[in-house]
Amino acid sequence: MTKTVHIIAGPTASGKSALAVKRALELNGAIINVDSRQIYDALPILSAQPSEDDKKLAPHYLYGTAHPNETVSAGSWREMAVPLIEKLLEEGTVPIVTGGNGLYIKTLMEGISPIPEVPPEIRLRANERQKELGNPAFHAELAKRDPATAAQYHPMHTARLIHAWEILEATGRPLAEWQAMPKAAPPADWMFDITLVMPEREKLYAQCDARFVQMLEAGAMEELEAFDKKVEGGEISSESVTIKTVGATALRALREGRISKDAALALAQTETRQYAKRQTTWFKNQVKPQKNIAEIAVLS
RNA sequence: GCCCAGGUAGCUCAGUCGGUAGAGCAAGGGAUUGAAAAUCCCUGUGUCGGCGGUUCGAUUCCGUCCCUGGGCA
Repeated sequence: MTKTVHIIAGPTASGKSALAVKRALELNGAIINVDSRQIYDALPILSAQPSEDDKKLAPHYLYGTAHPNETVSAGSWREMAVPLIEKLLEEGTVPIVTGGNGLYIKTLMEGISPIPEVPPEIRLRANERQKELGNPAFHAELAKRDPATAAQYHPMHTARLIHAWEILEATGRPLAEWQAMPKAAPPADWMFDITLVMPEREKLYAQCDARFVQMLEAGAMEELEAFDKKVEGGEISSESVTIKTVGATALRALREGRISKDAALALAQTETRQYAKRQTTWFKNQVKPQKNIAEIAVLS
């Protein structure tokens, strides 16, 4: 007997969350987050985490559950999500995986090679080395030690180069070798039912713009200021990925008086739209029919 | 009204000692096997304010008009 796992995906501000709540009520379902920022216990307003009201309507999982000093990755998210989905299926609750992280969703549906986590010290060293050398030279250095992986990446691709470097350093084996290892696939009896919420561009952008205004009204400025104080005080690590959240740069510039309120709003809205566009590109091109996908529905 | 400085890509500007022009940002397209709300790649024809003149040829020189900013009255 197959078990259906619902996925509701799409760009930011597309209306995924509302649809997920609606479906959860209809199907006796529970919502599982697939977003790399909403999973942290930080910046609930700026990261658009579900409201308390929504959380009362249906069970929500993996929202605000990770400490900002942790690093959740595609692999570690999968390790949380798979057992959770199994448990929900067993108790007869319909799992509805909802969010905008295409890579995490891919990892859930296709599995991922068993690459070890990188110790923070090594990651730090990788970052330092990259800064020291600058990209082309950093790429050249990697190419000497790990030609196969270096060949996969553009010499300017900072994030990928650092990852290849740190994996080599941490494990003594090239990243390409790890990636060639068999993927930890999802349970064979799972079938995915995918709904892509993809509003047409103009509408999506209008929603992005409107939502940032709402975030400000809801207290995003104050929220970020309190958050940044924790970073200054050392309570939250300055390496935390939550520091990089769409809109934060603009709001910090506003707080420090470097730009006007109008300029900050415009900047934050632009960042939001650009993020939404990247997500749209992913879902448009990366989500393709495969054996464990029952359906791909596209809503506008 | 007079005097300056400008009017060049959606925006901010560069440039052409006369041979029809380019950066950043924005925008569009794309990548995506573990920090992914990250990171990165590709894409630049626009009456060079209008109209005349000089010239083989003007966005570039000259005249004039319009617009914007500043100064003087």
